Amino acid sequence: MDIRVNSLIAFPKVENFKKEIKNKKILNITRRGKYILFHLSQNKTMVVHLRMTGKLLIKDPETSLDKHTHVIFHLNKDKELRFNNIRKFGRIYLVNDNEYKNAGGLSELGPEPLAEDFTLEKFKKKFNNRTANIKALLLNQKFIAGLGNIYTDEILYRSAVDPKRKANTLKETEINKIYNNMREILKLGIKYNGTTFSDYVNAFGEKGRFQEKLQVYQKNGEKCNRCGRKIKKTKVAGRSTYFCSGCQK
DNA sequence: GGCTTTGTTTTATA
DNA sequence: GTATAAAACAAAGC
Repeated sequence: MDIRVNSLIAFPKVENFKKEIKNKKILNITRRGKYILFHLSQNKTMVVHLRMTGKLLIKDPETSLDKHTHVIFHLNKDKELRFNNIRKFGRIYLVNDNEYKNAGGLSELGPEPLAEDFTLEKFKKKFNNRTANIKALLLNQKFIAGLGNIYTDEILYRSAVDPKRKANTLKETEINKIYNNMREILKLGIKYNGTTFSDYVNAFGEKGRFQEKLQVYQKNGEKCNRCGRKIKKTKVAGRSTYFCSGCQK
């Protein structure tokens, strides 16, 4: 493999990473929250977090290198797996199977929102006495895994809930809506291959189309489809937040 | 060259 | 120890 930017290798040290991953076979690939897990032979797992602007691309070796390609894995069948990352925020870890302590926050993630056994009842229980605003909670990976800024804004818009609402003031009907919309919107996002504003593409270079379905994210100044008032942009939980003050209460 | 961007980690405080 | 909020950090693009 070629490591052109050392800072993307988070664990272990670059030289050990290179040694340990050599000649390993990719058995299968799974996901937990925003972490991608490459299950390798000899009880190793390579964990990848793309953070912002990270991409994993399958390329032919003769394809010219992008200036933001920072790590290259040489696969068999004459293919390369390239880690491309404009902002260099992504991280790659190589750990023993099921020993995720050295892989960032992976070992502390909350439940998977789309898991079959993650019922409405379980979701409701998590709200007990939580006083943080609902946007901060949904973004908190320890509370629930996998939601980022775009999807959180869309979930709260569809649920007609103000992002600044304290979690312990939400009515049961509102939590129901958040639960249903969370699952609905994540499924839609997957169906439409994600959201491409500027640079996101999948492993084969294809853009997503979910941006066509967004109701509030980056739509400040535009009319709300539900009540007609203008979508506003503000900051909640330290993140840019788009919402309709007319119908999100 | 300061501001924006998001996801995570760190720090401070209660 | 836990919950929360704010700040810090990553670095390129405009």
